Amino acid sequence: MNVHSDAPPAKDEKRRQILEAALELFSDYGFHGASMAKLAEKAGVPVGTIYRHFKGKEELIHALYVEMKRERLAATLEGYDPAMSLRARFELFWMNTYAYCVTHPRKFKFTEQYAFSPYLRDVTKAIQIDMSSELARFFGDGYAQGVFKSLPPQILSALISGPLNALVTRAIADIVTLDQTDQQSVMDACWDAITV
Amino acid sequence: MNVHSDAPPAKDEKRRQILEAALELFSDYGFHGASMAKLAEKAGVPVGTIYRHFKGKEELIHALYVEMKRERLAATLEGYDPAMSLRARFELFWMNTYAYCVTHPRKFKFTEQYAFSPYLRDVTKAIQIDMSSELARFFGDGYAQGVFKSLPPQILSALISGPLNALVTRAIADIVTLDQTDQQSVMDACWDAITV
Amino acid sequence: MNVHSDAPPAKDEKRRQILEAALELFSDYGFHGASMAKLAEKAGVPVGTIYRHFKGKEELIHALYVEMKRERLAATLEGYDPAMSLRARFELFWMNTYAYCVTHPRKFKFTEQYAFSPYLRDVTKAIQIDMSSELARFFGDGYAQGVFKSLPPQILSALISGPLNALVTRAIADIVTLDQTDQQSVMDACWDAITV
Amino acid sequence: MNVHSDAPPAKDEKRRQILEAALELFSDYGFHGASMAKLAEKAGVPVGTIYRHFKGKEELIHALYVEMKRERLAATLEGYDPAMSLRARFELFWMNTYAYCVTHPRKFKFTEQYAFSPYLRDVTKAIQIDMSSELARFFGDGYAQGVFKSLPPQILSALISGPLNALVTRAIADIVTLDQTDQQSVMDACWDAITV
DNA sequence: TATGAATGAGTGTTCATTCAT
DNA sequence: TATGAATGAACACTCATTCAT
Repeated sequence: MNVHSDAPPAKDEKRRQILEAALELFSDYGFHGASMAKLAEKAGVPVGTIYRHFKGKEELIHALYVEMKRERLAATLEGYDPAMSLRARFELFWMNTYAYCVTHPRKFKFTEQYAFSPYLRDVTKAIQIDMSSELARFFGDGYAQGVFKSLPPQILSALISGPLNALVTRAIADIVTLDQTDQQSVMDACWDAITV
Repeated sequence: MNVHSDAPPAKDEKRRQILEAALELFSDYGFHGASMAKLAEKAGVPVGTIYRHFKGKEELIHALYVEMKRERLAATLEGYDPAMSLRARFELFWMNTYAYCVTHPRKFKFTEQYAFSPYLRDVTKAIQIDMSSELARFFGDGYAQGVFKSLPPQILSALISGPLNALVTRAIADIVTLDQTDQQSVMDACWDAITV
Repeated sequence: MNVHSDAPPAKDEKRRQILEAALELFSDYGFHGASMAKLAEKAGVPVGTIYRHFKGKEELIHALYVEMKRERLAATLEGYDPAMSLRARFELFWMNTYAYCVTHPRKFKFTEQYAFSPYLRDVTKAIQIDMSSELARFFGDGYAQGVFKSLPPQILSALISGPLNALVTRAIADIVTLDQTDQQSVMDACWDAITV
Repeated sequence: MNVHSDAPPAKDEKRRQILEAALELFSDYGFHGASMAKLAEKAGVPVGTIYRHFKGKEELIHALYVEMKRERLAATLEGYDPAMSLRARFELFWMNTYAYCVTHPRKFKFTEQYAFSPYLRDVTKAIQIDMSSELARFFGDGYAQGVFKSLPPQILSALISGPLNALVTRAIADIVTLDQTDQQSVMDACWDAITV
């Protein structure tokens, strides 16, 4: 236990400031549009400090991506209970994710930008490799109960996240607006897509 | 006088070379990773020549995007006949598009990169604004026949293109491979998603 | 006599258009700020045509300068009569020149810009080498009548043109405004400067 | 620890090197003729370093101009004593300035080039707006003593600096050479011009 | 003769990263 | 450990001039 705990650990605090500034600048101006100098200024730290926390720009972007993925998963699982029915879990995941993305457009935009950026080699391969145990369980139960189509989980996953991401993108860009009923309908449509 | 047309007009030929080199470099290295100098070298023209055909890098990217959209639409409509049934048209569009994207991964990647790039302002708004008359007719017929869910076409469209793009991305990245049967299944799933 | 004189000689007409456009662009944007392409566009002729009239940009600038000098001299001598008194000639030259410069600020600015530009080597040497016979006569008479200080004509000339140019520059830039009385006073002051 | 001050502070030293190289290149080749690359080479610093000291080329030129103005004023006031007679002050100012300009032709040329350059907008307005307190006092005394013509100081100033600049220009270009006697004569002529 | 597309060296400026302090 | 000035390769773009038509 830290006796002087009223002084927050400077190290992690700086790292946080840097990541926050990075999210803002990268989502608004892109990876190239945000220079390390601007980043340092926005974060309120000297440039050199960034390099003490991250090996370079690329690693910083990766680290931010990992954090975003983690946070998004946590949001997706908010209120999760293993005892919930398959359908209830589906609705929870879907609604949680949609709400999270629309509420945090910068986090969503950063992640999408990352996924499609040729900034880093072989990034796309990282898209689907990790699947949380809760989601794995969800798909496993669906197959076991004979509810899901017999397609590999990556494909079922694409049938859900595909429309969801597409619609969030359009919602953020103000091309379409989905009210509560629309969200429900789209969610139902996705359910139709993955079930027999 | 040149009776034979085997000497193509130099103007369009140069433009073609530039666009081809641009597609290759942009899809492989991104908008920032591909410099005008590298582009010129790849296209086999001096830098200055690019600026005779395009006002600048941004306009070049836009022009290439417009061409890609046009070509992809043409591919989507290959074999189209207005007399086809709703379901037949759906299958034609779906299969044509999937095949085109998987066959031309660079064209697909460029288009996706463009859509999510902060390189240009308000690009995302342009994603869905144009819809060909054939597609508009497709959705119109679907509503009229009471086959489609009563959701706006932008949403139905997202329910189709969302999974399709997601799966093409994964297929190109070798995360999943869809054989003919899988493609058929996913297409069916999309149909399930949009129909009542 | 040209029977077809109703069609103006195209050659000289184009040359005129080019020089007019050049005066406008050079005085507004400087020698470097005015590209040959913009010049051609402004003059309404193809770029290549400029090179048929002038060997290059440098020669064009020189030619324009020579023309400006010629025109300014003509303006200076407007109403000149060899029979006029020394003082009358002085006043005519002074007032004519001042009025011409203030009325044609672009012509004045171009000439000054030319004089001080390092664009061309050894240009300054050309400033004073030519003196019209009327001016030479003016100085000659002044010395002969014992009215002028015994200083070389280049120095007397500088005592007149120096203040004149300085004040025109300030007048054009709206730093000072010289009404008729002020002009008279400055002219008198210059007379005081050169006379014994 | 460096006890000796023979290691000058690197920061100001670099700035000095850059300004010195800038004076040389700008006065010899003009603002456009002197590229940042050549400037860096001449100054013995990498290009990027220039941008750490000056925001850009334009600011560098401005900074150099300000320094030249300051230095020239200091030279003009060399040996100044408020108790000196009006005439003595006039002669001090005139001779100091002439000597300074002829001794430092590059500084003179740079300043003239700056004044007439279309490189920067509204520069000419800055020519005369600042007048040192010593010069203001000089004109004030002249009016008070009834020695100067009743013309605004900007006009009297032009009657002095006009010929002076014109003659320095010609002297530098070797068109005229003013020996000590000539300088005295021209100075007297200027005095005649501004006094009643 | 008249044209304007083609040329490529050269421009001012930026930026991720390093390293002396 | 912490800093931020220094670095110089790389960038998008311009332009006077040429020359094939």
